[in-house]
Amino acid sequence: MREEDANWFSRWEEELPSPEELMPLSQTLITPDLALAFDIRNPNNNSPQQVPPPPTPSNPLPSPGNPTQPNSAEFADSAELGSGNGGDEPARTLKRPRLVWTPQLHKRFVDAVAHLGIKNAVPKTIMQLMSVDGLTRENVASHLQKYRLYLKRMQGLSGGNGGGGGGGGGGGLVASADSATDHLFASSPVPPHFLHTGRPNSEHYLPFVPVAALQHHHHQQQMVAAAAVASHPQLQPQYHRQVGHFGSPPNGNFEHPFLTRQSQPVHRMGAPVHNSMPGYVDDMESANVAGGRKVLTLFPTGDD
DNA sequence: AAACTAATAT
DNA sequence: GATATTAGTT
Repeated sequence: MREEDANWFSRWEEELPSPEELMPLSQTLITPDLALAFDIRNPNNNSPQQVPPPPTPSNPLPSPGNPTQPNSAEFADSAELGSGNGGDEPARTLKRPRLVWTPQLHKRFVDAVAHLGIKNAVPKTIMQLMSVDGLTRENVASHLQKYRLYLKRMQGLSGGNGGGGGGGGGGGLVASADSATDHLFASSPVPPHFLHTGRPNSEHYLPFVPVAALQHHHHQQQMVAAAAVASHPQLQPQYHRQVGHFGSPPNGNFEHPFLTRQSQPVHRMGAPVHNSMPGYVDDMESANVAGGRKVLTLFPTGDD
């Protein structure tokens, strides 16, 4: 049975739609940067909605000596409501733009939950494991709530597949209770053990230890989680901007306002994670294919 | 006090 | 409908 656990995981990547298939939808939308470019700051009037200022647009990686960069999630300027404000306030109470859970992000989420086990899968922990910069605990909490509903619903359908029965096609064991709601969720298979009908005695899943455990590989290429993620632009959380509709970018390429968290004190299982080692960060891809085989990183990010 | 979950609001 | 925000618990 253990093998299955190992297998469902590797299967994921293969079954997942290619990024190109998934991204277009969100990627096509005006990205913060583009929007910013078009959005002319009215000298007289302050636009109430501004995209979150990129924490560090041109310098994703902080200096080695500065492992912690909690500021990435903080937004400094932007909009004043009302009027007549210098506009230099720290704006601690500013509202961030709506987070859009892209398939990539969601996958990361599911992976984290899966590895933590339902028991330990609480917002804070999930958030930490995901290591996505800009992601807040409430972001995760909200998503988790919905995800749980999804799981619950699915459990209800397990056993008597009389209802929708739609998703069945295709070769995946992705039971799907299609309802449009589940579309996002369907993009990442639900780990088997999640679907256990609430049995009062089911808790033997390994609460899989996070980063630490996976790091015990003595090879040189095990790349740090954060670093690995850092080079994945598609993973970055996106925010939805309610702007009219401009044409699609000529290129479809933009910078993202957020980067995966450089390094937050991910102290958890008492396993210090030194994931702040800039230098070979962007080299992950080559490391990953070393030997023509995939190296297991924290967990499959899928978007490769 | 901090974090979780459920409920409710945008 | 998707996320955010609030509220009630632990």
